[in-house]
Amino acid sequence: MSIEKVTSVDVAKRAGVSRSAVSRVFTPGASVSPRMAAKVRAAASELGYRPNVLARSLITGRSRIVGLVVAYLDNQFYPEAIEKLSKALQDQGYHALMFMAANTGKETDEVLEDFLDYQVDAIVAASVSLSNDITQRCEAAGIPIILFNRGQDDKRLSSVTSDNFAGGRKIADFLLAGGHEKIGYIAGWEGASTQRDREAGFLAGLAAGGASLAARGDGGFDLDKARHAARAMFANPQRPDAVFVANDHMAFAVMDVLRSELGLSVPGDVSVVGYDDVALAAWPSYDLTTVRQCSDEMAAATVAALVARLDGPHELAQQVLIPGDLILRGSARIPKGWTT
Amino acid sequence: MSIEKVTSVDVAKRAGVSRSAVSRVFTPGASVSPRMAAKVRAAASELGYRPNVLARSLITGRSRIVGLVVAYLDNQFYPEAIEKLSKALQDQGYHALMFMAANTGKETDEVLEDFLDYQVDAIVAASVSLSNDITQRCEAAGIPIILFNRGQDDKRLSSVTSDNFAGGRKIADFLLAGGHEKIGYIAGWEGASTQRDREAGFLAGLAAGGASLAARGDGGFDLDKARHAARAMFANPQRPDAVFVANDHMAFAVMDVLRSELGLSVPGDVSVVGYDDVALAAWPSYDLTTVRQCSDEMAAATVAALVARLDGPHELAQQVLIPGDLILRGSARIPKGWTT
DNA sequence: GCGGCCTTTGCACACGTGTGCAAAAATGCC
DNA sequence: GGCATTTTTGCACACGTGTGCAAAGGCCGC
Repeated sequence: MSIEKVTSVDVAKRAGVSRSAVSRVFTPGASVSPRMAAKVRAAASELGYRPNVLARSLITGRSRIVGLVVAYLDNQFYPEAIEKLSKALQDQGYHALMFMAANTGKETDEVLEDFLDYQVDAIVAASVSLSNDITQRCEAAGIPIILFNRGQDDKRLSSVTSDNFAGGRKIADFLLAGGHEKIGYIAGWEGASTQRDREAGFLAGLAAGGASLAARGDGGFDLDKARHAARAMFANPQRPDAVFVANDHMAFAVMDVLRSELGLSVPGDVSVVGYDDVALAAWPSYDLTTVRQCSDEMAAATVAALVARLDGPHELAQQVLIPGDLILRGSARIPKGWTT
Repeated sequence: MSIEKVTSVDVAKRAGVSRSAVSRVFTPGASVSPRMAAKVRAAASELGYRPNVLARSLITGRSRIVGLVVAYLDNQFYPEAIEKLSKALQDQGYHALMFMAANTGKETDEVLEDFLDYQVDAIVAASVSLSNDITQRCEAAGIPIILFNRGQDDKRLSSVTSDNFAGGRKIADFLLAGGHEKIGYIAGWEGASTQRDREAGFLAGLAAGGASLAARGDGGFDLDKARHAARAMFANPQRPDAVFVANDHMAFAVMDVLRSELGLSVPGDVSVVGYDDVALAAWPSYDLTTVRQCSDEMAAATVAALVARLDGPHELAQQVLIPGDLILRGSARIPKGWTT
């Protein structure tokens, strides 16, 4: 049980040089002669030395730790997203300190303060809204915040989202072209920009086609609420013949209600369209028509924005929109001659 | 853009005391008079002071950071698990530094070394196998490793799994009681203890009932391989009338192949049983009979084992088995009069 | 060989904190 | 009040590292 920490002092002794030399060898871009570097690296690997990142961060002021706040992990989109995000961060030499936002005892704000204690270089908030208080504290501490899959009115915050307005609009165009006459919408959580933008785009598209919404339910990005909304919307005989559900996660639940509880056929009786294109949407049991939200590109853009802010602190906050295609599958009637 | 770091020195000055006093106030169990504590806390909150965890860890030797390695994030069980794990860690004052193991450019070992650089107090490896080399390095550095949902022969490693042998056995008993005559098995990745134990228990149960395996396919915990295995197993007329798939994730893919591609009815033609009881298993589209792997209890046990190792370093490594019930649903014929 | 220049090296300080030790203060007892 | 005992406080060192500064070393041309 002998715990042996090998430090730069040990390496320096072994190599017969000063400790600063060791430090410089492990600092990219520092001035070291090739001979010295070789000597030090040899000694280091013999001893199994690796620099202590925490001690380094104390003096450089950069921890290379990024706080990652995430919620809705039951929605398949987010596991996918954090996987991409954490890989992209690793490629840039950062590591992700995780925090689950939803349903926890502690308040979100409180744990974000924990992040500050860990001296994170930046915070990525995936689909979670931040209080103005914490936003300002981060601003003051020089810690950039990047919103992932969520926008915010405050233009000082960077954000990366898909083009939700355009996506909603595409769906409206598609459903109208399919000849649907009574079109419903099951909304996500009203506090989310994704919900608002998707609905706004959808309504704009309907209006442009001379139509309007026949029914609206509130699903709150929650499975149970989505099921209730679906029952309320489709139980009566004048039910819609198409419905756009604000994300795939809820759309699956809605399809289950339609088919298993109400005995309706999809898309025979009702066309269903979702948003996200999670893996499950492509499986034959659901085969869901949906707008793709490309998690790769979103993750890449997020990390790029983050690195830009960190490398050039005077970089402005930016709002990035990633376009997404409508993916045609079997859950919604396809208009004749429809091309992407 | 004025970045203002407030340190214990500032608080000390403001409160008119020494810096050590400030430190003691924020160190639970230290000797401080109530009057001093009040004074310091007042000054601290006026200035918005919070201790720098990284600096603290430098001197205490504990970072309160736990490395969390995870793979198979497309299998719904793991998002669930890391959610529970990270919450349980937070409740104990730890935070999780994440690393995705699968499909990354860097080798797993290499990134585990990154973890060591961050001075993690412990490592939780969820369904990922570690090289002996890295295991020994961690052992030498006094960093306990806890395997989550994976066992290992090396009894110096702690592990938390469900009782996979018992679970496999339960499934065999259940299928035999249901009167199935040709029973197949689609295996997970052969390198995983979960795969081996589930199959061993399953085979033991069949043998105890005087039966044996009619067919075996290799799914490798991978969707595509599972689909191939299902096609191979069920394409010919003497197909099995029941199949145990080594986890839910693959079982869904198998059901899709059976129903959508081969036009078979579940459970009319084939009974399907999975393992894990992820959320999707309860949805009506799959309604999958399965053995529950209680992620709450597993996470709690993992964190408990971790804390035990850290608080009492001479604590032995322990192998924890969490029991799991068979959850009866519609994907498999239920024997008459069957009770849990 | 010598002076000028550029590169390399070591010294010493800094980062923000915890903690053993001894001095100081407070408390208890007669 | 005086002394013994306990509690509280401050000093100073330690943790492991990066980096400015000045000294030392190497190179080149005359």
